[in-house]
Amino acid sequence: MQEIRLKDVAALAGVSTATVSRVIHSNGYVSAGVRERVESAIRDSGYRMNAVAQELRRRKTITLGLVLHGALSHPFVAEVAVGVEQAAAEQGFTVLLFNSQGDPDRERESVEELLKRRVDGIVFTTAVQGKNVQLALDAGIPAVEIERRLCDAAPAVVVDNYAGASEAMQHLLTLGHRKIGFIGEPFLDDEAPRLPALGIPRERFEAYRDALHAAGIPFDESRVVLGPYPRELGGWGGLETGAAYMRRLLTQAPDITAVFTVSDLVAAGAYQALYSRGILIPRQISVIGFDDTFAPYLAPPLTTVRQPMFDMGFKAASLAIAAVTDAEAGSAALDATVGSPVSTSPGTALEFCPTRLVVRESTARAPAEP
Amino acid sequence: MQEIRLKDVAALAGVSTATVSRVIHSNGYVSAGVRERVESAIRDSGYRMNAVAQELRRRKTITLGLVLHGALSHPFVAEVAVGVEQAAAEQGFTVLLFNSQGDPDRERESVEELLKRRVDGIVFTTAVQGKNVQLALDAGIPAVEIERRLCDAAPAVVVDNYAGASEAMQHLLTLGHRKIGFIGEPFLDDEAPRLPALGIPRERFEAYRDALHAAGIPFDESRVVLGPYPRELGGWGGLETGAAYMRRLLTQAPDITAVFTVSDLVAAGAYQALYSRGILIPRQISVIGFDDTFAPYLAPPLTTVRQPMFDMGFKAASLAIAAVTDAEAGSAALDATVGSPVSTSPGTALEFCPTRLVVRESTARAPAEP
DNA sequence: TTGAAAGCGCTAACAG
DNA sequence: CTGTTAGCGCTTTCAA
Repeated sequence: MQEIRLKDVAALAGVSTATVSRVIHSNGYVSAGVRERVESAIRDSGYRMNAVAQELRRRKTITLGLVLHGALSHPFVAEVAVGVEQAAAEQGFTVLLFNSQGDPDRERESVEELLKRRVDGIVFTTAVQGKNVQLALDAGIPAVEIERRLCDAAPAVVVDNYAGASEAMQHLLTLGHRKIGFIGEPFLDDEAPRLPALGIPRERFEAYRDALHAAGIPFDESRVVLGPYPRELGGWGGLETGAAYMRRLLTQAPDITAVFTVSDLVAAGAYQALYSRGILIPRQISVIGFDDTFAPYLAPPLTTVRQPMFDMGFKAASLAIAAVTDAEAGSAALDATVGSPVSTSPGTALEFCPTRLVVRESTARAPAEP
Repeated sequence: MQEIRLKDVAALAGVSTATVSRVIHSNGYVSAGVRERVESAIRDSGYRMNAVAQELRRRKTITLGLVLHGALSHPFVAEVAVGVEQAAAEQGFTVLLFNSQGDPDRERESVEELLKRRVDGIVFTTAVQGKNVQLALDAGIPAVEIERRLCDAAPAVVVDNYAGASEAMQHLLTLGHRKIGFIGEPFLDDEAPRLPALGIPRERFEAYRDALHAAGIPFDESRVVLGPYPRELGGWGGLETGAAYMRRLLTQAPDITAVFTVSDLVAAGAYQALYSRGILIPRQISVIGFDDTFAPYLAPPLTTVRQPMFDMGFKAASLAIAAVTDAEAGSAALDATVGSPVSTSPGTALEFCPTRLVVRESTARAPAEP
């Protein structure tokens, strides 16, 4: 099982390797006759280029690294990954997948490995530690973060959580709800090693508080539940929390007519609590979520604030690819015309993707006061 | 931004590249003093091995290709992918991700690209066409299929759908249900280009039919709905189908006390139909699913037959890795002792992973006859 | 115990 | 238009 090399093809066609290379990349002059011969030699021999050799020689791999924080099984991450893969594929890039499991050490090792493999760029679908992102940057590899920014020096593709949550509240308010509950996640420090970290829950909560205030509704602490996850049975954390917190809300604020949950997952938990109590959605209580991951699969289908996960992945990968492409063009230009206008650095841009309210069947007009 | 090569480290330590290579791989004799010097030279220079060059020289990449059939956003596929990545990582392999989008052409291109990149093995999370799997095999690369086998020459990691579905039926029967509905997917041809193909729905249906028969319950066609998906609004197909088929079942067989749905996704759709009719689960009707993907997130949590998705991915990757490892050991052994006992070929094994009934809250004793 | 040297398979000047 | 040639950065005999 001997590998067929370019040289073999050349011999078979009776030309030099340079010529074969030329016809493969259709670059440089090759007479029609020779091209013909080479092409059939390629076909006859079943030649398959050795990309490893090519990468070594060209000093680029046309590969993107994708570092996930572990929960590829979470629809959000998965959908982002699909977007990354799609963008990469469209530009001829392939994707090398790593999973940090939310562990900073594994994340560092992933980056190290990616750097050894000389990938052209790295996308973090929710980085765990900013310094690992910096590690890539220091090696001269463009890195892009998704969902939250941990490293100021890298561009990030995010969503305006405050705006999205505001829209959710607006929807509830417009439907006449005044007694609105909130089920949130804990606010963790940004560089904390565990998943929910984000600081994002806080933004969503603030939108809740501010929307109430703007509507002239006094803030009532008993209508809000947020705190640490109870240690749960598998899963990503959030489901059991949602159920438990919903139950608590039902006890401490039984008069609420709507709940805003911090994520679809938490909403799913809330649904379970409501279902077992025989409380009807949306007749007795309206529920609104965030993410649009589980939302379509719940009964009734959940009204939620959609994050454009695919687009976020797509955009992030595109940014990374653009960075390498620009860098090449840049150094080329540098060779050509010294003193050309300095290009603007889009390096540290914060790209906001728009959220969108998706109204389904879990929200309805507030019941009339009894 | 010049890359630091092995040669640079060697110069810095005042030794040859061979020696540096030796200390890096701790192989061959190196005096303690020299090792010391080299190690600090490596540290001081911030040397990072160029894996591409290494791969070219060693003629192996320590990389696995993972070809998905498109729906990475489907929890089943995602979970399998996590298993693959985990197994790979544990053995020092990395994973190159491709997405065929269920398109045979893209699948072929993915395999071609993977072969060019000289991956050591390929895992198909649900191959689309057997001949694409064969393509890898022909190139001498071990390939493993997951979920269904399209290529006889490759090992596959699957589940006994008939047994799993039988267990589900047994559960329902034990709970006293006699009037049991079935919501299925269409039976498509194996080499059909579209997703649900599988032939798997058929096995699950047959288990349903046979279980009824074994229990002495006459088969009633009106309690069964299966057929082509209505063309739907995004998603993977199954949700809307589940809802529509459940409604149909409610009309044509209003006396059923339980339904077996062919997947959790279809069950989710069924839940929606039931919810909007105000029919209580499991008080009025029991529902059981298959997969254990969405099951935990539904209200009430769905009783289902779990497929060990992570394990399937893990096992498949392990098989692929074992195949390359064996091949190496094999040829080494061949060099050493000609005429050694011929190793058994596990190449075409069909690995069955066990399903498991997970009882949650969607199934209960059949209501007493009125 | 260490070094010199010959490539792995491909590309890209530079000649012709 | 085509061929020659010098490597890309690393590993690995073979000698010393």
